[in-house]
Amino acid sequence: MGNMKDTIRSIAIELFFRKGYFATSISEIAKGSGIQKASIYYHYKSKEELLFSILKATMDDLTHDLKENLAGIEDIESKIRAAVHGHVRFHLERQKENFIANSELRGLTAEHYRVIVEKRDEYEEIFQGLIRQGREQGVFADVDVKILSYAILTLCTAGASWFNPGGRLTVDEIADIYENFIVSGLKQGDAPGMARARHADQVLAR
Amino acid sequence: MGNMKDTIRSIAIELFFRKGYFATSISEIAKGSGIQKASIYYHYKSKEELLFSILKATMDDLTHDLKENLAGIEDIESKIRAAVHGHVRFHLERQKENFIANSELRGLTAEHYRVIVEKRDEYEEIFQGLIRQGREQGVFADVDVKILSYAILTLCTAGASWFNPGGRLTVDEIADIYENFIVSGLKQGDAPGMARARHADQVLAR
DNA sequence: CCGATTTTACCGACCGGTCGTTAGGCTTAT
DNA sequence: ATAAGCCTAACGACCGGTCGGTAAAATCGG
Repeated sequence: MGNMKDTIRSIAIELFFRKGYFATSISEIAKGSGIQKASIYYHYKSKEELLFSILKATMDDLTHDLKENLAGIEDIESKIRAAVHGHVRFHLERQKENFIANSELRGLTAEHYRVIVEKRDEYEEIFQGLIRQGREQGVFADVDVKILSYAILTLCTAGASWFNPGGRLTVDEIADIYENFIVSGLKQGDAPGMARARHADQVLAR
Repeated sequence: MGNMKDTIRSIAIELFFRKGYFATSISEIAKGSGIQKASIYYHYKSKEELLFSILKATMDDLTHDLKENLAGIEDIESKIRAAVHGHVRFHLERQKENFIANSELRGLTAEHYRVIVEKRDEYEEIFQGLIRQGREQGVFADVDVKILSYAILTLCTAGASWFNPGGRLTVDEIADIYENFIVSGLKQGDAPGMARARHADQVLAR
């Protein structure tokens, strides 16, 4: 913790995670950092800029990691598995930043919001491309790419809100569970079996 | 909109959804309701109580719906399908309230927070019971009940954050997609195929 | 190497504004 | 007359942000 700018940053991450962006005051961040609140403004020009710098770095690292994880992998199922595994890993290992990134976008100015959403879209498109490819190659069933990519990303991301480091399962074990769950979901066909038809009747009869 | 208490409530839901609880002021809610902000306090004794009443009603309705949806269904796969379908439906149809229920728990006092979390836990346990039953009956694979129940619930819930009423797909179409995705995920075995093993090697080699 | 100057990193005091909430009074329908 | 339903006015607390200033460190000219 040599430099104060990083200290402020990590205290802010901790507080934004625990109490939320709007419920966290500059003076709390200052108190946690061991300085006066005016001194925060030497390092960051506003509270919103502090939030933005956290979100921006998180999104950049996320996309960078994904590209790195995919490099050198050939077949599409392995690619999807690598992408999912890495996504889960990243979100569990950097739990707090990711939680903030998924819940505090409303704290951003219009321009900063646009920047973050662009980065998120870029990331999502890589994912959607993988699913589309898998579908075209016949590895995955004829699934709805958009809906399922949202589903998969949210699914993995959600880990960040309940994951307990040092709990029953390790990061890689959880990532494995998700990986299998998702791949088998992608491989399924759309043929509704008996059970499903029976259920539909029951629901419609209400 | 005969009565003012309900008007205030629905305006609050709209604003909490669009701007967040902390970023919404009492005077905005008052302005939207066409009264002065002091008049809000004739109907609700505090801003937090207004939030709590929204969340409480939402959770109560959710659990009530689930029990109703499960009544009379016998086999476990149909039960899970009904539960998932109903969960998605509820979250898409009452999108705003559910979004608030999933993002603004931090605005509650300690006691109110406890009440809502208890209701959520009760709901989750019904879901986990269904998965456990399906596993014991051999209908589902030997999956991790806790992790997958969290996964399933978050997955369906997430719809509330991106769903666009009047968009490409109807509520029931989306619910069907999720239903199939989840059931096939639950039925999968844990045997890693070739692709998965190959991928694991690549990741571990880094 | 030394003195002068600039830059870095911080502080205490304060500002304008907004917030949730309360007190008390005025209508209107019963 | 009574109470419901709403109003105006004001409160104290706190917020993000700015100001002028300061001590120490770094930089630079001779």
